[in-house]
Amino acid sequence: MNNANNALTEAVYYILLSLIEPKHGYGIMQQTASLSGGRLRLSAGTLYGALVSLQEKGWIEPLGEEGRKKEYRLTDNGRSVLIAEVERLEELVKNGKELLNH
Amino acid sequence: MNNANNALTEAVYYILLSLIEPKHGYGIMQQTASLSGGRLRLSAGTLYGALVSLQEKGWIEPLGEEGRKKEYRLTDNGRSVLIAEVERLEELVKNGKELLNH
DNA sequence: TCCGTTATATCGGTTGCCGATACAAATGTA
DNA sequence: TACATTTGTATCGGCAACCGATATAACGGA
Repeated sequence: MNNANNALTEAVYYILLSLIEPKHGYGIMQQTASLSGGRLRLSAGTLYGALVSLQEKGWIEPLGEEGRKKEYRLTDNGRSVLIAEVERLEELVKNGKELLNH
Repeated sequence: MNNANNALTEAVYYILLSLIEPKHGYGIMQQTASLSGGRLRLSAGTLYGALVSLQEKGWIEPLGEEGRKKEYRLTDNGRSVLIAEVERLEELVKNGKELLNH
């Protein structure tokens, strides 16, 4: 337990964003690369490890399997976390712009 | 070396922002708590560990000591990193807002 | 005098990302 | 048909970073 560090990692942030629309693991990789303009490419280790831990936290849930594909989607809980994260990021941007333009 | 993960941690981000104006370690703690509305309180372990690694990266530099206080300031290199980070954060916010409001 | 704040520093534990590796089905191409 | 690439999921070891706890000590106010 720490003081208040609710910060999501960039990987987790994009995984959660991707799962607003149900999607399977490989689809998350593709959407993340696309959303970030090719900048962020999730490694398999990051992605599949995160899918396990995010289920344990109750932020995403499995939807079933279609052939080889395992689909997941964001839970209501996960959506709340995402909304809070966007607010945190907006705080960072606001502070950054203020201090950089002295 | 990884694909393109230039993401700063929240702690490092606020430390760099604080050092736009020269400041000593404890002053960074105070400004960070203030800027984040009390949300983020850097632990001593995080702060002093980061001050060492940020010097090694050349993003901050020591200015000298005033009694017990050791002052640091952002380098030009550190400033560039900060500017890039604000741009990255803006991308995250933009994507988050777009996808959350489907 | 005593206590809270200021101030710097180290240590061990935990978490999380990464690259590498593995395996295999599906698709595209020569 | 044969081969290469893409799609798809999964595990492992290593490394970096944050955290809380702990240590030490000067300073200021009640």
